[in-house]
Amino acid sequence: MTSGESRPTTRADVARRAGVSTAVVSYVVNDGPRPVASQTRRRVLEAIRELGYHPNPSARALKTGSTGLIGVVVPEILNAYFSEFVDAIDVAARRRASSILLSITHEDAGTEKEVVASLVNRGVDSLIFNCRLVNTELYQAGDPRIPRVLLDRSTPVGEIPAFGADLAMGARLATEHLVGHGHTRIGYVGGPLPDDHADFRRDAWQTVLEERELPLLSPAITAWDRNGGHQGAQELLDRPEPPTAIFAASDQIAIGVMHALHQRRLRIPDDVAVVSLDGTAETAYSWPSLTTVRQPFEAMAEAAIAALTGPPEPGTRTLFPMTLQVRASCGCHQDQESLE
Amino acid sequence: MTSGESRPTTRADVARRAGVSTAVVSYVVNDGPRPVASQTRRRVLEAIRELGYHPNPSARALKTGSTGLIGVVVPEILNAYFSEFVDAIDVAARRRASSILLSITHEDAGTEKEVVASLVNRGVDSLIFNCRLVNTELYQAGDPRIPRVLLDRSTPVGEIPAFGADLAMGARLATEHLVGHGHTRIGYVGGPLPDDHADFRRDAWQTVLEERELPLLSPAITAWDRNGGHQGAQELLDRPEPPTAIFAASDQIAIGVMHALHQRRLRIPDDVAVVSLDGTAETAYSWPSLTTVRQPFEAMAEAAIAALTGPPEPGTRTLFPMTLQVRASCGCHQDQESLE
DNA sequence: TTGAAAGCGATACCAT
DNA sequence: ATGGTATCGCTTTCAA
Repeated sequence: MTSGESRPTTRADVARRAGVSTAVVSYVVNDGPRPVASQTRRRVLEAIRELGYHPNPSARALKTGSTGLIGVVVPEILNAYFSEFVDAIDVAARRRASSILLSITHEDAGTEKEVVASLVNRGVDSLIFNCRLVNTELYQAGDPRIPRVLLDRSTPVGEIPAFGADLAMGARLATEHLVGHGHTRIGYVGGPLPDDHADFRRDAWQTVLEERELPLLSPAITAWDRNGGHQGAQELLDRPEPPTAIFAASDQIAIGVMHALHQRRLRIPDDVAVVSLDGTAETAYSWPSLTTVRQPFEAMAEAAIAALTGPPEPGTRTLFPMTLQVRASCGCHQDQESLE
Repeated sequence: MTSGESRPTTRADVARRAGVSTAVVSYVVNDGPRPVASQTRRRVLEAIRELGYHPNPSARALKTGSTGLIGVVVPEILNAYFSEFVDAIDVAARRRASSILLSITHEDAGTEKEVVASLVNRGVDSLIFNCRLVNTELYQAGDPRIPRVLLDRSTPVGEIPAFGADLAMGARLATEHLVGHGHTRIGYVGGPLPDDHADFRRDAWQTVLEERELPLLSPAITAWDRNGGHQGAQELLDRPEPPTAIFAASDQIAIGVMHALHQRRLRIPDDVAVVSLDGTAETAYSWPSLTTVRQPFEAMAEAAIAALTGPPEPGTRTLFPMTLQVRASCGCHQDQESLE
């Protein structure tokens, strides 16, 4: 109001206006570290309001050495699975007065390198890798003092602690649930994993079948998306002895699987039952609504962020239990009015 | 390697190591504004590498007066509709070497206030409001010099330019497509809008029915989510003369509508056809795949960001054309193998 | 082509 | 309780 449109207001303007020193302005703004007479404080506050003063965040960050920024790297955001994590991270971050600097790699090596570098160059206080990096050196990018964690991973990369869902447990829950429904031919549709990574989902599915002495159908490995699920189901159904139940390794895959089933006029769950892993929101409104094993997104994000601020725990692995969410696609009940 | 673990490396360390002044280091790092002898440059570059030097972004931002941060405010990220925008914004921002500071309001007044303030206090260069703020004063938060735009809005708020899809056009395309299929009883399911906002979607739907002299069914206004669509469809179907086609005002609503239809064992599109608005990715794999009118997310985000960096155009409104994406739910064809 | 040095805006110690 | 001031790391003008 009072000031012109030229130069941003600084604390010096405020100090002059309130007739105090810049130090006092700082004490008022930050509520310390020295006390200020309530009368003086009032004057300063008023000057701040009148001048429309906003502390310069860069100057503050330079002085304090902390930006309050958390870099978050995800492969994609159009996949509801990662949206769930981002949402949970956002909540946990806000609770700590931090903001999230979001980066999407699009699973492209070039983009990946670019965004990680940019995060570091923007001075993030910490990093959350909610992704699998193609160039593994990038996990260590920037100042080694920047704390970092892996989210949605069960194996640490070097010193970087990992926070992941207990996928083996989840896959077991899903498969056993299908067994409980009396199925004997239970297929698996999932995406590929790097050679050096154990596939907990597939292994657990296989283990359950072996324990129950059920036929071990060769798994359909396609891609980690809806289309992958679609392809995978086709492959399974084209076999001489198709499965009567399918365990889909992710919700997106399950959506694709069900689409393929519908196209062939197969009834779900009567002809083929489906259970998936992840527990994203969209599964409640698929047709039929999907029985899925849910990851505790909130708890995982919270723990990851807590680890970032707490004392470092190099190379740690934290596994989170998964919970079966029973709906209609497994055959437990008809799709009812009440969802969720 | 050489240095201890104590203090971050600064340009002074690099200068000392390379036997040059700090100015030269700066010239090398920024490729200007003064030329540097290639030999000297090499020495500096080497010192940088050896010391593992990273310029302090806060200091740089303080000096240059720009953080390279774009604040993005969305109501929620679990809704694929907003993920589409965030994804498009991310691409456009990276093209300009900017990073996005993501904030989610959860449509809560308190959170909304908190996140907008935090964005401003973090020194964003510009703001994208991809949301409707409860507290409209917040649109003006912070330094008035921070450029800002409205994305997904067709009406400017004060000086803030708006970039939105031509919803009237979209709704018209959808409704007329249903009319083209021979439907005469076409219902509408949508969410509520603030009293002072025109509902372009509903108005256009109504206009088309009037033009064709078709019966005007009372619209079902519920909530802007899957459950809202579910409820809305129930309401429509419970009437003495239910519609044979439904225009859903958003993809999420359409998903809910179709779920309700399935529950009543109504065939889509044979018994009731459905067309929706938005064109998010999940519609391709719903059952049946959804015919929808798509917003050009990429173009909208690109234009919004361009407006942020270009000369200000106060109070401008930019409307983007929508395109019909024909799939199976309207009755055009059976759900085929090939999905978009 | 290179160096010295004056800020950018805020913090907080050391005086008073 | 308050004021003066060195400092954070970098950019860039001005001089050499």
